Amino acid sequence: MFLGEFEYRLDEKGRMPFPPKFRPYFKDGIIVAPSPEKCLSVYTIAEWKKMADSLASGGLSPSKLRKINRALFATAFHTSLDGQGRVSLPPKLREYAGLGEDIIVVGTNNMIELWDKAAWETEKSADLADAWQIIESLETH
Amino acid sequence: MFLGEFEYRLDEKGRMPFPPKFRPYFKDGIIVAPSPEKCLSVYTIAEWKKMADSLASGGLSPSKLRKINRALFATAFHTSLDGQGRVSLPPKLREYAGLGEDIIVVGTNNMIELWDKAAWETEKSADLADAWQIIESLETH
DNA sequence: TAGAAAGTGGGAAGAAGTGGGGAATAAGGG
DNA sequence: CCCTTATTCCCCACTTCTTCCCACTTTCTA
Repeated sequence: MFLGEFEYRLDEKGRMPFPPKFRPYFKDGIIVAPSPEKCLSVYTIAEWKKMADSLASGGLSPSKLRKINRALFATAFHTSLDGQGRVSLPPKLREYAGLGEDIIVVGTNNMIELWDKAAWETEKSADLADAWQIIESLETH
Repeated sequence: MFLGEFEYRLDEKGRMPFPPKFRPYFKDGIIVAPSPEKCLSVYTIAEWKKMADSLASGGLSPSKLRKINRALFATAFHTSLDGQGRVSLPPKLREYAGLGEDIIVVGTNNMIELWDKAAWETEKSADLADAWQIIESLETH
């Protein structure tokens, strides 16, 4: 279970330190994929496979499955942490999420998200407001 | 499990580098076949056989099976990577997929696809939008 | 305060992309 | 049937880029 919020900087080679607490879970690899919210999602191998399996057995038509596979697997990237516990992010993914020099690493339960710092600040306050509203509405039942 | 998106260029002899990460899986050959989506599908020998078997035992009528076999096996192409890890694509297959100088190699889980760069850009954005919508609907169940 | 752990940066070795040349094979015409 | 021409395949070489490794500095903790 990943939680917390960490701030790091990309060096000029596109490398970023990874939170030490999270590193043991990525011993056998790390999968980085774009998220609908203009940030990057980071999965452990196990979590990724779980998601892929649930899609493959979702009863979708072959053409839809091909589309999903393309969208999901093509844009994802499989790599590993280096000896210093850093991950190097491919340019395409960095562009997609608009990552500048300052990165926020966010634990979101079963996965991790990478945000550009500025984008995260606005997203976070919006999400907090929404979240409390949703929780509020749940409690009134 | 193939994932990632790689850009290469065809040289004037019709050869294209193959992503280093994928090469070990094609030690004993590589099968290139046209895909329904105006791109080329690349299979490992093992995956190709698996697909052929699942078709043969799919409960299809003999005449339909013959048609499918003709379409699949006649148009497919069996070759291997050269000493530099490149694959050379026959003119007919290149024409079929409209491959120009810039090629995108796309990992789609159990196989690989080859796209003309321009065609891929449009296909990708369309697929991404669809995929997130479908995933969203699956998760709410 | 000292030691360990983590962030940061740079350099070097190796891998990968790119291009070209030569030999072998296949095809076509004399 | 042979010779010429074109094409393909394999090997070699060069250059660029990535990745791995090492070292330094800072911060946190005991």
